[in-house]
Amino acid sequence: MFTELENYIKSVDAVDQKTLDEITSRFKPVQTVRNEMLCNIGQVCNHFYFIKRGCLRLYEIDEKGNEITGYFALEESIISANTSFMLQKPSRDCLVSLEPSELLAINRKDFYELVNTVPAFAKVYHQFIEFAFIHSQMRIYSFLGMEGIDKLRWVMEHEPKLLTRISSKAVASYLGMTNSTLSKLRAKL
Amino acid sequence: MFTELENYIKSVDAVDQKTLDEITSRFKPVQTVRNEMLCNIGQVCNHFYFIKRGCLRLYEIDEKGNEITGYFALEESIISANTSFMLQKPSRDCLVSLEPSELLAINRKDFYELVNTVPAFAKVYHQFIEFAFIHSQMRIYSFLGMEGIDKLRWVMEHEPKLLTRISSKAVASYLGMTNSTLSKLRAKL
DNA sequence: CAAAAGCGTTGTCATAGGACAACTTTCAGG
DNA sequence: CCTGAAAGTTGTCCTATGACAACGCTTTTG
Repeated sequence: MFTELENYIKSVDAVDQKTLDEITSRFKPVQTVRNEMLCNIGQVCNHFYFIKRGCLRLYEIDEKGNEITGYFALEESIISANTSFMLQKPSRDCLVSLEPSELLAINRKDFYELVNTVPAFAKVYHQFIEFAFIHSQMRIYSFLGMEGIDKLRWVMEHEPKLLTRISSKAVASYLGMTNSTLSKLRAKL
Repeated sequence: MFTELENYIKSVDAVDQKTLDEITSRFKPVQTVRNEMLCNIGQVCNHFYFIKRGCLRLYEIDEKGNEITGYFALEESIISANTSFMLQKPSRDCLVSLEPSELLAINRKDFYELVNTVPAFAKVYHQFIEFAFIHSQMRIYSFLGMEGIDKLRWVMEHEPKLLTRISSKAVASYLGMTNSTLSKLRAKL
């Protein structure tokens, strides 16, 4: 049940089984279908998710109705509608599962209790957010200046899984271009 | 000497004077001139800075030689070449002071000692990085889809200080456009 | 104070990529 | 195994913006 989550935690910090149990006991299994909405725009996000199997996507819809992907998360990682979860404000993002997924969910109260009482879990969260920040900065650096073709090459090099696993439309919204442009660029390669 | 830093810490968490002293005693004053380099590309960044007065800029140079600004920091905030500081790898970023500035610097060893032993300081760091992440995501959402004129309006609304305080050239590199384009857009408003 | 370097503005020109539309392919769900 | 909706492809057209260059203004420095 919790093997993957336990391994994930152990990869961040050395912990004994008692601590692991204390952490995992707060998580509840959740099964999703394709395109299931875990947090909708306007809701306050109250859960953090660990992905055992499947794939989630966080995205926003701008004033023109275009979708912009914040990020994707695949198995062995954690995700939530972070801004809403952290600030406890109505979310501007949607969090959906792109595939039928097996998740482990922890609610916000339990989450912060663990952060404040279990150093290993604090470390997990701390590392998650450091990584998320570094990744965001990397995307800003990579995508603000680059032309489309170079963005595509960049993803092929740095996050190749996205191209095999995720719909072109969603990838295009991650790269900041339309799906027709992405399609033409793919043809060019 | 440490009034501004103490106020900054107190704004995050209630702390007694003893704790404040413990924190501030690790910081050393640093004076910079205009365009002084605090961390160059290729160096491992070993300091975090609190800005008492002045303004710092973190930027990268892409393969075409164009500058891309990661972010700016004004007074009453903290900054470093984060990715390098966190991962202890040679920096891809430059950290420079745009104006003559009064800073307080803490080295990496002291920084992490404080993070690990003084909960209030851990909270300061934690909040910094949450905010930095949220800000980065906001920029991705705002800048990936938008046209130039809307990016300009966005900064005018959300970070107006940048436009009065910082050179057009640097602002353009923050918005992901050339300075001539920014100049033309300004004329259009 | 003079010279030089850098910055901002404005113009012209070329092009990447968005908007839209028509068509084909895929695949989820019955 | 069908079928309809969604996703992907490709074409045309048009506009936003990059590249480059010329010029004037400001700031720095010797």
